[in-house]
Amino acid sequence: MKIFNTLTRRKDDFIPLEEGKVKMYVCGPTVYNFIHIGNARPMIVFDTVRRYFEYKGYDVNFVSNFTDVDDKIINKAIEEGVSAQEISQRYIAECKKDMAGMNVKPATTHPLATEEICGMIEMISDLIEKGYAYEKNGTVYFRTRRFKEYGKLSHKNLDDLRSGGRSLLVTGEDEKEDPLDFVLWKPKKEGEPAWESPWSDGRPGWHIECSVMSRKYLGEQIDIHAGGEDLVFPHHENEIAQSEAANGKEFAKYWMHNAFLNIDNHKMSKSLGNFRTVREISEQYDLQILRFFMLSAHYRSPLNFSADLMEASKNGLERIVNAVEHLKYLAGAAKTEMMTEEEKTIFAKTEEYVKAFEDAMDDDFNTADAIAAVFDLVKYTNTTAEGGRSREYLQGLAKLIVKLSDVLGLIVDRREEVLDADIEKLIEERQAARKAKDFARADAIRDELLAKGIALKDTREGVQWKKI
RNA sequence: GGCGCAGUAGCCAAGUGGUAAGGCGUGGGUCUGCAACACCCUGAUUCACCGGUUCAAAUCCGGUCUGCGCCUCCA
Repeated sequence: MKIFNTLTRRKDDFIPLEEGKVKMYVCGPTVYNFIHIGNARPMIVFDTVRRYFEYKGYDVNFVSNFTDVDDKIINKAIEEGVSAQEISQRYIAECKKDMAGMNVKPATTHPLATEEICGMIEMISDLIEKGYAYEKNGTVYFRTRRFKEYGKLSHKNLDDLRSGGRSLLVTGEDEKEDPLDFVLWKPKKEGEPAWESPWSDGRPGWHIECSVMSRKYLGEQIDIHAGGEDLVFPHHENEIAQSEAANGKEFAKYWMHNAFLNIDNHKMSKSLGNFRTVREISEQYDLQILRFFMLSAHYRSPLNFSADLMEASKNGLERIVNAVEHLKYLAGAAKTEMMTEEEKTIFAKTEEYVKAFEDAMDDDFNTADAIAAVFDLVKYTNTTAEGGRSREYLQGLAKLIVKLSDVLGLIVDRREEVLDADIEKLIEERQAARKAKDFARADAIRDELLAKGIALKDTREGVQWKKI
């Protein structure tokens, strides 16, 4: 299994710290509003990474935080005249709804920054003691120059940053020893939420949160740390500095970063007015389609969002769902139970598709190729499954498609639903009309059912229906 | 200015030295009373452009053009 590691800029073989286990941390959203579709990309991508590790038999400890104290949250709270906590709790709840809709599994632990303040104060104190941090007027800064490897993740060197980043120098308060030093603890301003600390009543800097929560729930060393590519610098670079300075050992072995989701080739931004929330999308599309769309490109490639592509994704996903439904329908009507020798031979060929799927996923989670393998399997089943096959054969194929799709978090096994008796009756009535060649009546019933959300398909083996 | 990414059919998208996967869409056909589903056929003599290396390049090297990202809160 190979993973592209931002640290080495190569695809590295995955070797877990502990046999059979994966410890991974994914930087979660700041909860000041509904999540947007850009937030959804890392959620979907890294949930898929997790699912694949689980498919391979690993025990995955997956930690993802919610940043619930931050300027944006405070501003929103002031705007609405409510507490910051009320804002963060509201949007954590909404975020969890969106995640469920996208079939993103809840993390093993979802820590909240505000519940980990003690640990942060502890780590900051430790950094001060070790000479990696200093306090000025109630603010604590990390002494960047002291951490020799600063820049190793983003492949920058301090001198480039100083000479190139003019704005960095401008924003550096006078009290910093070096413009690149960053805040670990800042004193509160009037009306802001605050916690007591040895330096001032205040709150932690953003970067320290992840270092502390990662250590608490996963340990000093973890396998994978992930997030959006914009977090490489400074967030992840700073996390490395804090954690490695405090713990004296390598923080994370593999650093994974997803590329951005754009709209019309532009980054989503408030000023362009092209923000789209997951909630808005869910009003128009099943979020499974959003998930399929996100996985149709490699996670390290920029992806462009558009309505056309959502339509194409909808049709593509439908193809897989149709195949499974048809298999289940045929299996229900199968006349024989066990696979024949011939069927066993045909079935054995599906191993090729499973292998193609795994090869794709083993190669830095190439979901686009993995989906292609699923489509190849679908094509294979569509051409080999027919009435007269054994139940075992048909169910075997259905299970296989469902299993591979599930690794991608795609639900293609629509739950069995029972029809109302009057609808059943209408279907029977239509069949009778068709037999009597009263097609006008048959079509009228079909339209009537369609209006009720039931679509019919006349197949050689009988009538199939589905809710739309 | 520094660091980095991308340019493959109408659209999306794999493919990093051996002769262009897959999906959507289009058009035609089979099946079907019709529709839907499915199946078959339909597509790049060619991978932004120009040079070079090689028996062999979409893939490696150099250059050009175009688009994008990070360096500042941001997934």
